[in-house]
Amino acid sequence: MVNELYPYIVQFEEEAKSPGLETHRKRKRSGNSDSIERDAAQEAESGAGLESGSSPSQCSLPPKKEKDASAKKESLGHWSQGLKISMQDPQMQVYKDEQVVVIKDKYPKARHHWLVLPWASISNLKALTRDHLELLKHMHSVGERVIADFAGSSELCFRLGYHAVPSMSHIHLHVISQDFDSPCLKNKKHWNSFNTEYFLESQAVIKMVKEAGRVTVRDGMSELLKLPLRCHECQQLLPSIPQLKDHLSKHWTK
DNA sequence: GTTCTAGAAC
DNA sequence: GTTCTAGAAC
Repeated sequence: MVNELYPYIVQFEEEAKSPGLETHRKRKRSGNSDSIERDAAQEAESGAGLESGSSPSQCSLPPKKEKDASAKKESLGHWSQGLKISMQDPQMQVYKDEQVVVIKDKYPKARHHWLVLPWASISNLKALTRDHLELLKHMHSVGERVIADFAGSSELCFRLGYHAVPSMSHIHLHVISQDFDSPCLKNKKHWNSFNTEYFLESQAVIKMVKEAGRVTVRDGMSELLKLPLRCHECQQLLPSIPQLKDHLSKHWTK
C-alpha cells in the first residue's frame, strides 16, 4: 500500500541503499550548494587552525573570526529558504492565482499535504496585520479548493493551519489529510507539530487577526513538540513512533 | 526542514 | 543484539 502511494519516495530510498550512489550522494553533499563565502570561511578557519597549531603560545584571535560569523548568515542557499525557491518552480505548483501559490510538501506527512503560500513576502505569523485579513481568508479558501479538486472523492478529513514556530521562512498554510500515513512522518516532532496546539487552526489565526489585529504565539511552544505521542482519533498513548504508526493504520477505512 | 549516528531503551 | 530516539551537522 505504501509502495503504491509513495513510489517516488520508495524509489529514492532504494537508490540511497546502493553503495555507489551513496558515495555519490556524500560527494555531492560535501562539494555542493553552500556559498562561495562559506567555502572561503572554511578555508580561513582551517588556516587559522594551522596557525594556532604551529604556534600554540600565540593567543590573540585574528580578525578573520568576525568575518566567519557574518559569512555564516543565511544565504539564499540555506535550507530554511527552500520554500521561496520551490514556490517559484512551475513544476511544483499545484495551483496559483494573483495572490497565492500552492505546492505539494516536499516531505508529506500524510497522503495529502499541500502548502499555500502568498506571493507577498510575509516572513511569519508575527508579521500579520489586519491588512492581511482578506489574504488569509483567500489562502484558506484556496486550501479548501485544492482539497475538493484533488481529494474530493476521498473520504479523508483535512486540517488547515500554521505551525506556531515554523522552521522554513515565508508564511505557509499547511493543508494536510488526517491519515498521517506517510514514510516521511518519522519522529515525535513531526507528530506533535500537527497534533498539539503547536498546530494553529487557520480559522483561529484569521479570528485572532480580525479581533486582535495580530497573532500572538505564547512562549514554550517548543515544549509541545516533546509531549508523549497520543493518537488524534482515540487519544490513546503510544510509546514509540513505530507503534503509533501501526496504531494509526487501525483508524483507516482502507 | 532533513540526514546521520551514538547510545539509550528495550 | 536490535530498535529507537534525540541532538549535532548540514
